[in-house]
Amino acid sequence: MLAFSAEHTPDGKANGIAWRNSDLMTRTTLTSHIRRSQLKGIEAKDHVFVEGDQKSHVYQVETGAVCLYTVLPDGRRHVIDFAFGGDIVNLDAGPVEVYNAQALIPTRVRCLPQTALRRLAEREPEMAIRIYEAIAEELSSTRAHLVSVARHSATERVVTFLLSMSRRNRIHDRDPQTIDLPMSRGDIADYLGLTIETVSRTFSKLKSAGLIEIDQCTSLRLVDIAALKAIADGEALA
Amino acid sequence: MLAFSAEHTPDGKANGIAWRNSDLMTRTTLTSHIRRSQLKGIEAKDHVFVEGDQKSHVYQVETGAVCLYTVLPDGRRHVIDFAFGGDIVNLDAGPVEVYNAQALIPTRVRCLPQTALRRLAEREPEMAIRIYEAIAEELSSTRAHLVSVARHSATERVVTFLLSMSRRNRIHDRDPQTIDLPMSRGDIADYLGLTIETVSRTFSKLKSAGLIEIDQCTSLRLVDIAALKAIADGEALA
DNA sequence: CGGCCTTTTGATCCTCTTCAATGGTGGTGG
DNA sequence: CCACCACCATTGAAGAGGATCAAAAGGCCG
Repeated sequence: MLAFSAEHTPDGKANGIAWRNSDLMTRTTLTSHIRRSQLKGIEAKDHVFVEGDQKSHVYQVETGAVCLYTVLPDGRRHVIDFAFGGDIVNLDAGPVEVYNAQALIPTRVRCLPQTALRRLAEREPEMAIRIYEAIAEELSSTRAHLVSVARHSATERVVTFLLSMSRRNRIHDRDPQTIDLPMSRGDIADYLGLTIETVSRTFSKLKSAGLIEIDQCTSLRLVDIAALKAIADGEALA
Repeated sequence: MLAFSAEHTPDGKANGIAWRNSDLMTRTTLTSHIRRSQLKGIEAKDHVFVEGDQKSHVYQVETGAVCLYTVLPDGRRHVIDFAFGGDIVNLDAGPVEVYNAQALIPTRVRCLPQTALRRLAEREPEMAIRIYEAIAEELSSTRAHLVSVARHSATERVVTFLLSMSRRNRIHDRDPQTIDLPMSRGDIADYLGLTIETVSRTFSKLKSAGLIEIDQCTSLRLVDIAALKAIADGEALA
């Protein structure tokens, strides 16, 4: 995925230890630099950038939610990732944007010019390594998602998605059982490689199985996380 | 994917230009450093490393072919990528191996100790940026593969795979029409998220459509690359 | 209250999987 | 040197899961 939490890995374990036997306490972070850069507000449905744009900034989502997607030659859409508060977007190499970034809800992002990031990386090797670690973490979660899409059933994919949202909550000290879904069913479908109907049906199935509760379609509760984890690992309800 | 060509992007275009306005001619390369490191021979079916190993080296395949894969909790296998001559393997962050690397045929790899790479990155910011670019390139091709698996039919996936092998040939100045397949049908299936039978059937279908020729199952010829490209883009034979 | 959009639900179809059998190839040992 | 065996690839038939087509229900805003 293109978004990740700079300070945490998805499972909360330390990452990139091979690089990190230097001073942990005074460790330079990407986030600490980005926090000082310019804040920008984006309306819901507006784009932060679109495919083909000259690449100018690296962004960190402050509040809100962003959907990263590409449109295939035949018109089908694929959602690469969702980015929420704390996630850094657009660390990829290359001179032009290769995907679109659209705010799902009113969103504020920090904008760090790429030239500034480049200077940082050249001056401080530590910083270059941070960037490397960040993108390595992205690669790792993209791979995990690929496995899920390539090998898991519709139910497993949806559950895996819900659990990843839950884990994100835990990392940010929010309730892991209450899941906020600022994206549409279509966005989720395009993220998981399914159709809207299948996503909706799967939610309904999980609901009638008593594993989740749905009040509005933009918010739900995970009732039995242990059971959901079992499903994600392919143990039932395949 | 975890493997990539350090000096070329998949489509042969320059990559990471945003970082690269410094001296192109005297540009340090990862490969130039790795070339000086120790050479190691691996028998067919032997592992270069396995999941859980303490991470020790970064490898560059000299000759041969390597299959990178993980085994899911339920026993299913997923092939992350294949690595061939020139490809660098194991640039990921983290202290332990998170996947397996198995030689498909007799293979020789260069082994650069991670500690050496770390020192390089700390001494030369240029080098850290090279590593960053390399892994960014990996992320990019993993994303492309994800799109293929999530949104493409079996035929489209197989054709996309064949075309990526063809492109690799072109980059290394070999015949783009003659495809060598050192991996088994099962490996291809686990790479594309399909079954052995579907991969085999798809090959047969492409063959009887006159688009490819198969002499042995380890080698085939792309007869009509233009038509195959059309299929990969979802224009026919879906 | 009415219209539009998103979500949900239903019925049918199709692709890929699964199960099963045959065919081919390479390696080994008689 | 050839026969046998094991493994891999191919082909066939049946079945399942998700897509597609179609329609109804729920929100949201005017």
